[in-house]
Amino acid sequence: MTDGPIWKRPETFAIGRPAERSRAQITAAAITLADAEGLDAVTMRRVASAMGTGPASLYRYVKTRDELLDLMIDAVAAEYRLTPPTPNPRADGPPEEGSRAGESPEAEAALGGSAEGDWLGGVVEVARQTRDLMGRHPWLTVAMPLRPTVGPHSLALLEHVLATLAGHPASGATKLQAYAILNGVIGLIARAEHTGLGDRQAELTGYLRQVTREGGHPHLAAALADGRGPDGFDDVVTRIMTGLLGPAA
Amino acid sequence: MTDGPIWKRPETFAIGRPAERSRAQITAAAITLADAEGLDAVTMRRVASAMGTGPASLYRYVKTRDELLDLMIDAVAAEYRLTPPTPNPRADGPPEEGSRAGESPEAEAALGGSAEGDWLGGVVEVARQTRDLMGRHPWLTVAMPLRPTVGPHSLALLEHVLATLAGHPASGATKLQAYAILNGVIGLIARAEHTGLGDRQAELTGYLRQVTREGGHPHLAAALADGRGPDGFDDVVTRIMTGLLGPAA
DNA sequence: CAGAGTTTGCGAACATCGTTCTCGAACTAG
DNA sequence: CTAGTTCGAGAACGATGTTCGCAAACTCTG
Repeated sequence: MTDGPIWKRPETFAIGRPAERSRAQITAAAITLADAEGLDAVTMRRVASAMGTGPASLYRYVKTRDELLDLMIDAVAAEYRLTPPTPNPRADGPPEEGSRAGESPEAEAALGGSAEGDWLGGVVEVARQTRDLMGRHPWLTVAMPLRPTVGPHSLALLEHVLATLAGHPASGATKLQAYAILNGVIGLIARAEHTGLGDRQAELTGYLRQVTREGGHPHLAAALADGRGPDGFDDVVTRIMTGLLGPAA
Repeated sequence: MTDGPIWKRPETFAIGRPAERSRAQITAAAITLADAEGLDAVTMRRVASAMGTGPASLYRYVKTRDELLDLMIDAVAAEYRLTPPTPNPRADGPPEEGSRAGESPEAEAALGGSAEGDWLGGVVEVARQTRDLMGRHPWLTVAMPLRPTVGPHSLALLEHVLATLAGHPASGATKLQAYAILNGVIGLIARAEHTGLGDRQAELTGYLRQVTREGGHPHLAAALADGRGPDGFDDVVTRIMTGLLGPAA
């Protein structure tokens, strides 16, 4: 029935008619389409015709359109440039797989100091790359939030982040949670940056302006009239992560 | 051409044939459908047939399906129970609309103290209600992230939150940003809670288990083997908000 | 070389979807 | 009553994701 996720499904077979295309080719075509015309343009028919075939052919490589989106997300995740995290006095190398990790460190993980391996700096660097990636592939902000990303490149990235956080005393679940939240927030910020002055943005701000003029929302009016801008990207990332992984509030 | 957002479009006309249905009825039918069978079940045809008519009739009340989703989101936003925020030594009532708001307070907004109006407590209360709302209407976690919510009930909620934050020295843009991020994070957490043991969750964790057994992801394996659970909802909300609106890091 | 077994290619078709067209019906204003 | 306007809704259009079925291409076995 269900032969599991696409990641543990063999792409080629030793016998039978050899495939004329590959997952990578289809994925690349879909990414090109999405980069140029948005995620809605990634139609089975359009991807197929971009490769010179009919829609049905794609289903030999992918079981569903959602799987194609998974492939796309993981393919662009290969663009990360991950430098090994700064080694760390204790808890540096991979912990022995069987034993409980991080038994003792308590006073570890102060704010954003320079000691304890500088996990914050490593996370901020990854966050910047994520934002840049979403700038190159705006459809990511639409495709990612509804989909758990567990492809090989995504897992390599996750492993890198966890390595960066290796010296941190928080629980594994907390770290995974913090990373998921961080990615969600970056998606929010990136999408907000991209929709600047879109066709729908203008009439929306105009409507908001009208609402505030009618009264009844004084605090909203004051917030919109405030000349001071929002916090910068690095600030937001830093505050999110120190909030989530900093000392108990 | 474009007659603006649905919120400033008259629902009824003084002349012409009177409408047999109302936006509220259609919205209610759509919400019932979404609560029972998910957002994908909210089809123009199914909503229409739930009201005993054809699909074309809905377009007298709504210009597009997305507008119907906007109506749905704002309709359930009416379920919030907003108690007026605790008054506050200074910066209590609505600021005079023309003047710059919050000129002087500097040392305000410490961590989660009891003074300065307890903005954190108010925000946590709203966050709890949002989570409960998403529990009652799981489709919200899918419908909200890709859609700016500016209906009347959503704006009332936003006004309430900004009133709660009235005494806080941060800029209006920062407060709006923090609220948007908070909602996004709540959506993430709620969706994670809902997808517990879905049809797709089992095979995904199984796949992850296999990956960790293969080696190559020692930190991920350690994180998954960590018996300690993630932070609770109130903790996450508190940490997010104190991180975003607390003193500079 | 011949057949069996297996996989791929893909035209055709199906079920749905959102949306538009169109025109008769129902109502108000003058 | 007439003119003007809005509503109802059947029919249809175009597009979508996906499935079916069969011919073609290949490996393996003998």
